[in-house]
Amino acid sequence: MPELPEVETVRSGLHALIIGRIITAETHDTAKGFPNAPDAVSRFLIGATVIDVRRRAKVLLIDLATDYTLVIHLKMTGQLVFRGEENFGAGHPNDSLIGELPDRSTRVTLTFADGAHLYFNDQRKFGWMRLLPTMMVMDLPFMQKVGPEPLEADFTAEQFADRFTRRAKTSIKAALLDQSVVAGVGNIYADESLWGAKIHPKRLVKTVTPAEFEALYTDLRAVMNLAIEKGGSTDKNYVNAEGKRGSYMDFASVFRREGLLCPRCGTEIIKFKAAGRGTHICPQCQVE
DNA sequence: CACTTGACCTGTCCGC
DNA sequence: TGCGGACAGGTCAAGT
Repeated sequence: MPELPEVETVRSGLHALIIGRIITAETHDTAKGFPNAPDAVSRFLIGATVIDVRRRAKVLLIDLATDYTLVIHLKMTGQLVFRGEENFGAGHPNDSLIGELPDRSTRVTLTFADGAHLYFNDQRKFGWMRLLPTMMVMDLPFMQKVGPEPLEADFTAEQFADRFTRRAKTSIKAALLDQSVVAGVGNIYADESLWGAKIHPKRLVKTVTPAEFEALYTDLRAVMNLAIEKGGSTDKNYVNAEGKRGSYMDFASVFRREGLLCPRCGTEIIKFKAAGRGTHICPQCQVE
């Protein structure tokens, strides 16, 4: 669901759509965690101008001119959808997944001075939104422990492999999903990159060779960059800032393709549980 | 500290 | 047809 490429797609979409807009109103249901400080909302959110939209790992950061930041985690089913004034009160004609907003999964609505809206939808209510002083964002426990961004230009294969040494006795898939090892990897891109590197997800980290780590580093970056290019993966819920689907699933090699054939060797793809997650492999290419 | 499991939620799908 | 249960998966708390 929303992993690094999906959150990055939302970030870039919002960056183009909401910078410079002024927030004039906020409504919300009883969604836990927002607003975490009602007085801060009235003083630092209402009337604030959006000055930047950033991402760290799977967390979105909407910076305001008041030196406060909206910190947002979409978790599994969160959506952030912008609607310009021209769409107010009407379904978006290009949406394939959502219609008129707000709908029954809308948790927070931000209104801008020009009549546009930003909707935070979350069917399963795992996601959250908080308003924090910008200076305090990096003090959050998650930000303190989260690992490096895998797509940064100066992030090397050697640094990548070194991050795993702490998790020597767990499976490579569990370690990949651990946000303190590397930021932003979730179930989809864990499976896709392990297939690319021909590594079985249940292999213990300590058995993975340097050459395999190098391949995993290369393939993880490749699948994530391709996914960003394709606007992310839409399995069920994910949409970008305009409410539209991503198309990476059309290019997936193994994820959600059990029963279909491995695009590399033609063997039937299988699914099982690993690291507590549905896991997809080619049993010919990826040997335990 | 490393590691695993369950909890948090709701909508969907499958078998009876 | 209705209904119970499994499943979906990001992160954190609590367990070993």
